Amino acid sequence: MTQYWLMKSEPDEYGWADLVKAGEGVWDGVRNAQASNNLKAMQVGDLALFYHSRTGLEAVGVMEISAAAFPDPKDKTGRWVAVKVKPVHPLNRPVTLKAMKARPSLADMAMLRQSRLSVAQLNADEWGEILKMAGNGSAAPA
DNA sequence: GCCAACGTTGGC
DNA sequence: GCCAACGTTGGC
Repeated sequence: MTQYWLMKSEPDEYGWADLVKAGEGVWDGVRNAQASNNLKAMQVGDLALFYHSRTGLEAVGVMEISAAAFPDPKDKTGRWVAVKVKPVHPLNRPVTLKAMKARPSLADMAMLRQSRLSVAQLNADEWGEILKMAGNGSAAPA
């Protein structure tokens, strides 16, 4: 079963464009227990939204988990994990935080309930709704 | 084991 | 740039 995720990064640090350019990226630097648990639950083939935090405040692209959790190479304590991701396709229209908040059907989204959660899970309905808002509905593959 | 102090994140 | 929310640390 494919799981759906939303992953935040500050575009000044590491943005969608950086990932596209690289072709594959290591999603490291997560230092939050809840977010880390989400990383550990990811499986190859799961899909995730790339969300720009701080500057942008919008989901901009879809990526795929290309490697399951492994120890974060930058973490000396050995406590934290990273995953690998590959870009799948950009969103036709970025979906802003504001737009997500305005949707009653998205009110229960984990990341809306807890804004500081940098890696959050989405259910299939939420995923479908956001992709629809982006103009990347199920009928319109990349 | 509790809780105050501190650091970090992210929306505004 | 500021501040609220949240997590973590460290003294007791």
